[in-house]
Amino acid sequence: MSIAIKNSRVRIAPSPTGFLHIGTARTALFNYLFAQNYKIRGDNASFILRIEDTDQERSKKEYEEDILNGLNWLGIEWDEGPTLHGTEKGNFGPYNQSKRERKLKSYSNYLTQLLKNGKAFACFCPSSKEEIEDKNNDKFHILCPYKDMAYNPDETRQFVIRYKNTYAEKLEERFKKGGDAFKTNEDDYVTFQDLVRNKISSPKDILGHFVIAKSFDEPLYNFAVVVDDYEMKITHVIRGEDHIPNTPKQLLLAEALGWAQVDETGVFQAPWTYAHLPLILGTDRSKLSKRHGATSVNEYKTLGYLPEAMVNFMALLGWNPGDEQEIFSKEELAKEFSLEKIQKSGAVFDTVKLDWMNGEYIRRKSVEELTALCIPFLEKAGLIKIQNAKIKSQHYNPKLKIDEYVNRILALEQPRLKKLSETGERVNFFFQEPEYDKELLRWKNMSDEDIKKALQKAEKLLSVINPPIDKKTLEKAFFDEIGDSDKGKLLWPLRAALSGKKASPGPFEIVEILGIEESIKRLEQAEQKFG
RNA sequence: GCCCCUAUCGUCUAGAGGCCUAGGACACGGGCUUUUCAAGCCCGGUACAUGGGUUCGAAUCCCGUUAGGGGCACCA
Repeated sequence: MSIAIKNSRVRIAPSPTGFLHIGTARTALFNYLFAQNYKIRGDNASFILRIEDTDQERSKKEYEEDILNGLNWLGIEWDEGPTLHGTEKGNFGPYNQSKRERKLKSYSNYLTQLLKNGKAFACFCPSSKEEIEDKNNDKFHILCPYKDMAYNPDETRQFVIRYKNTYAEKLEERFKKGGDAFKTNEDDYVTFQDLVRNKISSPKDILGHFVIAKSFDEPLYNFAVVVDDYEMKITHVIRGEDHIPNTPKQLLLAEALGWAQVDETGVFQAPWTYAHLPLILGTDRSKLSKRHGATSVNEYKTLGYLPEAMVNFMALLGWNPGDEQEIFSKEELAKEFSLEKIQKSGAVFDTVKLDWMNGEYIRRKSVEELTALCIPFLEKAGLIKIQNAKIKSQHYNPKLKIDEYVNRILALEQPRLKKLSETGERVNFFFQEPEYDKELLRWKNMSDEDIKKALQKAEKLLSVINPPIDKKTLEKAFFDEIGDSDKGKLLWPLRAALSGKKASPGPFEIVEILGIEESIKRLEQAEQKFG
């Protein structure tokens, strides 16, 4: 299938004022998948990472690094932007807004142009911080008395630069006559086409004379975005729907700069097309935030989620290919991706389903891969140590090398694991003597005497078993002894004595890994609990 | 308060006027397997917000209502 647009360029523009957020990662993923999909279909598409660090006070280098590392961990690769090594790639740099003004004078040049053309004005409103934070005070800005003052380069007083919204003046008139400064009844709308929601309209007047820069070299978000998207030749702006209210402002600025115009049907045409993604919601259906729990990609990594599961799960939040497949590789997602299949309403981030999906991915790993993934978590749990790339730990079975020992433990737990962080808790009894209350050994209503006898019987059976020590041999020996009676009477105390847990893999699998000697030792220790 | 967006099982969703007495997945309940916990297999319950149109026919199209969400910074 061929496509009309060539050299499609999309971008993700996070601000480094916090760790990589799940919402940002999902937006990045959709942009990435969009570009990958176009590449597959023959377009020379690019996915750009741009760092919006115009707010020098809140932006931090460590956050920028976290964003880069997080995207890298997820496997969301960008074609242009800052790199992990502190350099840049791509021909449209710099990719940090802070550097763009310094090197290119991007923003001050266009600011001057707007001022000259009378599309913007320097505003000397003596607003205090309190006044600015008071929403009602904004009518003061709509009615800014300084809007007709010419900009004077010698002016030393502080000023900000505002977009001159001629429609706002209609509001002024109404306000002067005693109306509400925010009540609009004009039918001048800015209307744009959205690839997800079709047409979106919003009145022009209520926007007022909004601020576009704090000074010539301190551009503000709405202005900086428009300039950057234009200079970077962005063709599709794919972002969260929380940006819908910003879009009219950006379109008005693009129009003032001569980059956008209204077509004969009244729709704004910019060099790029918009697609606003539904939001990711918390369980109470409000925008996902800290109070809902983990929101940064890094936290999910620490909890032991696999990047493949995260990508698969995030992709299905607000998008779906229309069939009944649930598990998708990154490549399959890229192949199937299309903006038309994006949902319009928000999607709750349901960690229960994420856990299931993560388990699916864990089960698909080879034992070697799983071991490699789990080692850091075993180390963190204090069960093993890594020295010179070799595993060191307490190890109970002299017949197995340590690597084999660990591999077999993880192979045993593989179907049970949902998160890698659970590994330590699940397998600790393979690395240290279990601690438990003697009541754990009781199956149904067995007496102390019954339990002791069961433990002794198990011990006896183990001590006379002939190699090979494997599940099959053990099963035969025990089942021959048990016959038709209740298996739990012998097997529950055995399993509990070996694992010290009320839930664990079966006793034969444990013996197989733990070895006969250690198993017998644990049975003896269990017997001692009964004197 | 004002502007904007949205509306199918608890959750993610399929559904582009008849194939829908609404399909799948997670979760939940039950069963098989089973010494426990998983995994696996089988079965089950639960949804088109509401009122009006349009149409021979509406989950699907239009309007209102209601509900939810987002946004209203010299943050992004």
